[in-house]
Amino acid sequence: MPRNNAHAADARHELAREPALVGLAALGLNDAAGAASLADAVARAYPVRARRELTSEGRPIAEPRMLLRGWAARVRLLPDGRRQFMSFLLPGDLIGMSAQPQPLAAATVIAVTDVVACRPPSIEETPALAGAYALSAALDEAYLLAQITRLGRLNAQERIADLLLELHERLTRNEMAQGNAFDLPLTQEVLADALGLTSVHVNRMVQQARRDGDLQWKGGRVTLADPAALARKIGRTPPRVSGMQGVAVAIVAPSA
Amino acid sequence: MPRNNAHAADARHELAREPALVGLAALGLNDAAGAASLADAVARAYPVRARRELTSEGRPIAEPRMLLRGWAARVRLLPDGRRQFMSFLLPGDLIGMSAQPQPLAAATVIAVTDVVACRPPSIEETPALAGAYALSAALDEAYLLAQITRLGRLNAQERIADLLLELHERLTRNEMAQGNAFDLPLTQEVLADALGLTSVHVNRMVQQARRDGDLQWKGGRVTLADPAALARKIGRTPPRVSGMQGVAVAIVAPSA
DNA sequence: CGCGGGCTTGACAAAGCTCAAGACTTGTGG
DNA sequence: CCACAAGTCTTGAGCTTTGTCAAGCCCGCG
Repeated sequence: MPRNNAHAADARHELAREPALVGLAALGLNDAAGAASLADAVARAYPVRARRELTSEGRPIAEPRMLLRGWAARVRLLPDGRRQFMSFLLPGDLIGMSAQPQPLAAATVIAVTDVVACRPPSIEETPALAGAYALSAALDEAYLLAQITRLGRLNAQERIADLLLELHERLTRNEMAQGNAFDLPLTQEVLADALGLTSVHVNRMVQQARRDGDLQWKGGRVTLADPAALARKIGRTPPRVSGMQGVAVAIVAPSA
Repeated sequence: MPRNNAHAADARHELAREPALVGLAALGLNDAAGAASLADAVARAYPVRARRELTSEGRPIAEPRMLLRGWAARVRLLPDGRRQFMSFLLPGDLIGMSAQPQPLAAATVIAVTDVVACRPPSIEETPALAGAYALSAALDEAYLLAQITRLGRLNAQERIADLLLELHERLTRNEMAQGNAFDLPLTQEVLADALGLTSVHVNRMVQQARRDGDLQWKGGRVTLADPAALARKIGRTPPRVSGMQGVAVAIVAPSA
């Protein structure tokens, strides 16, 4: 956990270790000043327990946050109890960064696992981060569009594969994946509520994917047999969001 | 069509007539300077034919746009021909406004009807607009989240009602609705591709909604029998996006 | 008047849901 | 170290919603 008092001199060092900062670096952050103030923000991190809400739908957003460890999710609850996850938030993701003066949360943000978050440097304080923030916002939106396509036009098997590929891609960017494997701290029930399915059907389709040799999933750990082949099989193309050269967004892991 | 050369003196006048500007005004724009430069932008409007692409997915965004007349949509095509509409764009909506230096379009934007668009004043030129732009972006995102919930957790009937209510709400904000009625320039096929359904099923469900007395739909014109009651029936709550007092976002029309 | 796009309808098939029960894990307290 | 409880995962049977295919109709436009 980042609790040590970080100085500018440590900044690069921190950058290299903290998954959140690895992720931001992959978005094109390579500025020492930005790194220093990020390291500073990281030093002021605080924990949040699983199942706690970070923001609640319709209420004012207290302050922006950056997720450092653990998984969170944006979720909406319908009056009759149905639940829809809009997106998952991984280390490095920004929460509630809005240009508006008094933004209201458009969805509840809940900690899926125990989580560590911090208050990110504001753009005013650290203009060097503006680019990374803009890119992060654009990527966020691209993933929302991907979620819409998933729910609207993919069948159950495709939805599962597509989401797992997306998560693998994002975790790889943060160096939180180990080759084709990664930790997936979600129940099938949560996955179902993200994919617009029932947990029973998710279960059946996951088993079929296992039988087809597309993946292994046991004890919270997923291994994709061949991400590139799976992506081809379901016609997935990862989101591209910036035309700037040298910005490594949406890296596809080489097939095994 | 806005072709007359607008001066600052005309600004308020223009504001009162152009649906796009009415919509922006409802987002809290009440600054004379902003209005003048908007009127200026409007004076440089240009038409785009139905079915033409305004931006194409994955390509660089040429320039930001503001829609003034007609309908457009953000759409994604899958390799096998499946199609998903992410959102509909109405007069006053901004297209491709990104803080990024070289943004790529995350989805194709296509003109659904003949359309008139213009280049909106940049924030740098006209800081008075920053607030309205931020609010507009927030509202955009809220509608994306609504679309996700619709596709993930509503059944066919609820999806149709929910989308029609959303459109009615947005058109009302632009004063483009006449009470509970509004023009809907969409085929059932397009609606189906927005709702993640087939056109056959949309057709059946629309007919059922007619039988239930929830709506009329004939010749491109929809009348909702009682929007408030329909919203209650499907448990819909319109998005709220700002805590600023006096910002009239997401007005619900009074029930008939 | 005929053409074409969009709407409507029917019969049937498939995907996904519901309900219900049992098996397996994991963490906890004794 | 064991036994239990709670939460997850798995499986089956039957059902509902939505999709597919195919044909006919309607209406506006050239």
